[in-house]
Amino acid sequence: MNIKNEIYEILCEVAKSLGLECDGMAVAFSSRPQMCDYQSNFALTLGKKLGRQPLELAEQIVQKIYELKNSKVEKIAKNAGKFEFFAAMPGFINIKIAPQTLAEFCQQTCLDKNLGVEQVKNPRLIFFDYGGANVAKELHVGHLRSPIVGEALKRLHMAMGDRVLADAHLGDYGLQMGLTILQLKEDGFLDKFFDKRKMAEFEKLQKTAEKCQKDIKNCDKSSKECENINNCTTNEAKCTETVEKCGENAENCKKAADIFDEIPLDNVTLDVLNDEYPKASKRKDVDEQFKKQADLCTLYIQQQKEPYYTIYKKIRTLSVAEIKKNYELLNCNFDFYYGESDAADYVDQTVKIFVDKGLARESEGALVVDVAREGEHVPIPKKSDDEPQRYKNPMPPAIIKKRNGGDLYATTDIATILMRNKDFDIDEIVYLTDNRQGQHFQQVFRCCKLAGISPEKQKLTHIAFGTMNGADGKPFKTRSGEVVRLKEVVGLLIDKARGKLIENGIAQDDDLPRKIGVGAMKFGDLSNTVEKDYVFDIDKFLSFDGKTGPYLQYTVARINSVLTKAKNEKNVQISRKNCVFSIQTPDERNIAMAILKLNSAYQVCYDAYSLNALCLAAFELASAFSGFYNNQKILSEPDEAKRIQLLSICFLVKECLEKALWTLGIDSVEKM
RNA sequence: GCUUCCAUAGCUCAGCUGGAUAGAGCAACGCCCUUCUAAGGCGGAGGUCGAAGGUUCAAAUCCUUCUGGGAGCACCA
Repeated sequence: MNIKNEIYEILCEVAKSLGLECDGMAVAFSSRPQMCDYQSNFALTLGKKLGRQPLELAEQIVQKIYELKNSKVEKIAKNAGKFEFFAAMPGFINIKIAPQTLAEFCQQTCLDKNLGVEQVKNPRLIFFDYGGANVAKELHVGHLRSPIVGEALKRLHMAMGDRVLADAHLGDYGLQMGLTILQLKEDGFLDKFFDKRKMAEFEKLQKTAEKCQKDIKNCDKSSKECENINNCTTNEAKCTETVEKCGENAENCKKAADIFDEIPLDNVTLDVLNDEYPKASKRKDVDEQFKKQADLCTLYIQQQKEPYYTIYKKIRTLSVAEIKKNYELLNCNFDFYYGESDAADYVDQTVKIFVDKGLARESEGALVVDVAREGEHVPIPKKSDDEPQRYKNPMPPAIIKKRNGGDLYATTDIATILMRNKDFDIDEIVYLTDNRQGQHFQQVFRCCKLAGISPEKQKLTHIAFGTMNGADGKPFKTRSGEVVRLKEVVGLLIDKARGKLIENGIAQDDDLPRKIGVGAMKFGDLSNTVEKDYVFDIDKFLSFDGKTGPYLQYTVARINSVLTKAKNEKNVQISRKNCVFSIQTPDERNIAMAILKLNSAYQVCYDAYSLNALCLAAFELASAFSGFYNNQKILSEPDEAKRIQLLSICFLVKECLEKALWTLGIDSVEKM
């Protein structure tokens, strides 16, 4: 049942019968809930156009509705009885929903497998990219937003019927890796790898390997010939021999890198990485020589030169395991833990596309793509005659190849899109990073569209969220040294939740404090508008009072408690199938309206790539329920039929809240 | 300098394509646990929506200018 549409149709039919257009007409939730449930501005906008008094027009429309109620106009005859219409100053048409209509709405919502959340008409495949987590350093509070917002957006799309894929898209390919490895090398952590004897041994094997590579190419050729049945029957013995030799050679080729692979990286722990990267990062700003070496080191990794490449892979493995663990704490799951490096195989191909299409040009030794569009280079009006003419700056060109031949962030991002489009038929790719990367993504998107790497119909979206700032108003940065680790924050939240549970005498399973603590943090984050910066306030996160995640979880827990007691003490078990609704009291109305608003919040959030409307609507439903719960004795209600109606409301609220919590990526809890 | 974002209650923030008396939460004050979980409920108090113009029946919302602040501006990611 789409109440808003039904109201709209009635008003529109009436308007037509009066010879008026429906353009620009809107039906919205009332800003005066005591007065009415919905409001329409139709008479206000139209009054202007027609040069008529809005209030008078509103009254005429309302009168007409009641006239047409018993007429043949089907849409009105069918639905008008569900609502009460009245005109109000300065020309609003106000609508109140009949109690019976609300009860029917609840009934239908309860029976619907999507709980009344409207599904998208044409489901799409959405690919989420959570750029940001960096392999060289541990996750800190600044890394929280992308998984929190991303997971919730992903689930929102799922709740609305889209298919989704998510890639953690780890930062594992750039300068930070070169810096880290160089620093580790200088500090003696990698002596075993750069041992002279090992290096000599490797070089020897490398030469053999090079020969092998050639052989393998020949082998491939032979193998293909072997596949031809005719050849094989005549030359079977020879073919088998060739294939065997090929296998042997392939083994030999691998062995060169094995020399390094066998060396354990046991002295390099996460703590070491946490020290080494910031150290190197600071140093590169003051030590030019060091920066040059780091660039070279980065290039070596990208060229898969040993032992850099093997060391890099080992660091990556170590780090990915840790990142995974952290994300799992936050209920964030990915279909892929790919990184920038996974697109490495597509980089050359990508660059070639730009070169072949004549889109790339050389500039100061680097390869760049002009992404500025026509009309972006316009003169700025002079304020005085002697002022030199200035121009608005168009978007600067994107660099896809460094002077030294290395790849950049843009290169791998474009190559990644190429890779994804080969693997999947994606309707939209959504990037989640902070807004400091806005220009980068605009450049990448334009590059992809120019080169046809992203099909025209494919939507590329950058969700540029605000940075999480410290008390000083500055973003949390690894470079600044002052880092609050993600793990520490989550730890504090868990401890706080555990304390509260003990205080309340609730027996807890191991995961309960985490669910509550993380729920508080997530709700705190998602209640903010996505694109704005917000202050990371540890006390705010730790607060479980008021408009918070735990408040919603608590509401669910209270309902669970009532439903369990109903089952045990009254032998009544409410399910979707045996719900019965009656919406009479103001508290009950508030709940029904809150569910109506919650369901429309899904669409609002879907359109806006934001979650705060859903947070707010879920909170308001919980709040409406708390009011009801406080005023209404449920289990002690003597009339059994009435009791079932009350329990049905409890059940529906619980279902709706759990769905909203799930969408936000927050766990519901049985007790707390 | 250019690009872009922001400014709403003491604090943290909502406010959708202009609409009726600008809303929450926190903090502070006053009530409500012999009755289903008080991490709760109810009640007041708190505002020249950064400033000034403009558009109109109507502006926190749209336009212009100004003030204050954040971020980004080619080989970092």
